Amino acid sequence: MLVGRAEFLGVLARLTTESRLAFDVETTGLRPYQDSQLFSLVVATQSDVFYFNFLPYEDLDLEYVLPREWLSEFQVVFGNRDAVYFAHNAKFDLAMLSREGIEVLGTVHCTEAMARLLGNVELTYTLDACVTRLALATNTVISKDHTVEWYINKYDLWAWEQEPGKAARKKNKFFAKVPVDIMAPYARRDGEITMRLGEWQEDEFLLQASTVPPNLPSILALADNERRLTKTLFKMERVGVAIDKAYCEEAIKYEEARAEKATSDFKSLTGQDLVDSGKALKGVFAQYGFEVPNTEKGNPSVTDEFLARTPSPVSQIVQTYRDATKRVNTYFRSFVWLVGADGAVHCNFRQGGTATGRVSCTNPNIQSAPKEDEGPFKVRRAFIPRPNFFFFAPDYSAMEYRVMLDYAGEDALIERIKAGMDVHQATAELIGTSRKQAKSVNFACLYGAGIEKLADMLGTSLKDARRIRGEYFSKLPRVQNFIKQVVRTAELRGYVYNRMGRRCAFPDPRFSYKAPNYLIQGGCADVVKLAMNRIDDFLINRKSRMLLQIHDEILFEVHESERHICPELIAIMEQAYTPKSLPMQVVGKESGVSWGDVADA
DNA sequence: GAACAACGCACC
DNA sequence: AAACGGTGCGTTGTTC
Repeated sequence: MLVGRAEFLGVLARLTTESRLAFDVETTGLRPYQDSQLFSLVVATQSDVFYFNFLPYEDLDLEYVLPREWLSEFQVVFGNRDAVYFAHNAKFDLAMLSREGIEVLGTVHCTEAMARLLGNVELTYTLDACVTRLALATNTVISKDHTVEWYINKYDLWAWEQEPGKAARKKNKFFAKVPVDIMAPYARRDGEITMRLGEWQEDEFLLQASTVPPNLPSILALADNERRLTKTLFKMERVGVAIDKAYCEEAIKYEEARAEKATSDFKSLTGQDLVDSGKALKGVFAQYGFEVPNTEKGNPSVTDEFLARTPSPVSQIVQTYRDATKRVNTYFRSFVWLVGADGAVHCNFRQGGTATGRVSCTNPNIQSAPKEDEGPFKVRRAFIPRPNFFFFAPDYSAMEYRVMLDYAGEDALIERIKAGMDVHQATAELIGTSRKQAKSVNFACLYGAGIEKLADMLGTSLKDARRIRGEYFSKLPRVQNFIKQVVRTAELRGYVYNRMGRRCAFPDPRFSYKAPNYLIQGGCADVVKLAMNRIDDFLINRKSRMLLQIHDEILFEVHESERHICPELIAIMEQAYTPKSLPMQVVGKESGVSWGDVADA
């Protein structure tokens, strides 16, 4: 059941001979860059599962409490460059191992990320859900063990965690308090099913590859890229981005004061407490003679759009309150809360986070950090380069529009853009509208908007929207054709492939209108992922490093002595895309002060 | 009291 | 059958 001290080295020697291993760590918490610590490790082979315990349980024979110093011995197990290592949400395990000085040198196969690549239509990609689907698909009996969750609930081995200044609490589960005779079989099962899941996924990729039409890129290259990306993202997360804590504290004070002033202004004006909900605000606006519209589900809806056009004395107050509380709760206070002992935040870039192939970001979600915000405390100024480094932030110009035109092969427009013209300006001149209107129609195409939404975006009547869209499609017939063909293929076949070979499934024909967007958004995501892997290679033995990815932008910390690599980074990003005729254009910005200060170099 | 739904809003 | 794609996160209100 548990690996004892006597057999420890023998088991490790056995593990080093394996070409495929699954692993999983059990930890005191879920914050690898703050206080969480590994207390056990499961390693599974095709035939065996080994549980290594480092926690001194009261009634456990010391033979089965391995000394923590022995953790370093695991480097030989994870040091095989030819082996494949399966783990579910692997970046978490990599981070916990890294804390102990263990580096996985072989191929990391994150079964969560790879599950997303194999199929994008599931609601959840937890280990539990993935294994349940495996059982169904292969008609075998295999499932996750839920005993530990059950035990934690039964014996209340958890506590609420209240983040200062916030309304909501979070549950902290104490896995280290679960008895070892409950923990070990549970963890062993996780190791076993991760192994089965990983091997099954490898088979599934081969199967999918055999069904790909010969003129399209194989899914296998994309799968390799995703596997590689797990390590690229992990290294990026581990570096983290430094936070100016004192600045955040100042910002919190400032925004709290703004929110408080809004609250008291509201009270003195209306005589009521400010409760920011549609239900509560409906009555207040009624007092001033304004009717609040309803949402689709029939509930009162007080949006910023409503507040901006409603000349009541409380409109501005609610806007200020919302802006201030959002900035302080979602951003500044989160940054301070999540900052590690190294003074940096280490985001979690979820590799299997989206249906299209993009990565998403949590804890904190820097991909939603305000960009054009006003006032004395800009959010992105909280992110600062470390001493002797400066920020370099290259981004792809109008990436999705360019890819859409390249996909469609809209040559007349492509020639103008190649000559240096702005994408939306070129569109505007072609269809005879303002740049702003052209941009809206481009947007609408990209997202599959209907005519009503387009009219909304353009601020015109349905009739005018129809006319403008008609003009757009008559001047850009290949874009229209591209959209039609992709939707049609998705409807008839149930799936489409993007240019990198990613398969996007649309089992419900009602949603086939999304297919062109998936190809473009997901295709762009795959380009950026490829670029990131190439950059990760390029940066080996250099001091500069990647810090963040914001879909079409990458934030680097470049060492002062390596300023010359900036053009090379841009070149790698541009060349990650193989155009039919319109190449990508990457523009670099930089700052030695903060992310909020990056500007054209 | 806890879980969940709904809403609003930050980004690409 | 329905027509704005993809996220994460905060609060409020409802439900069990």
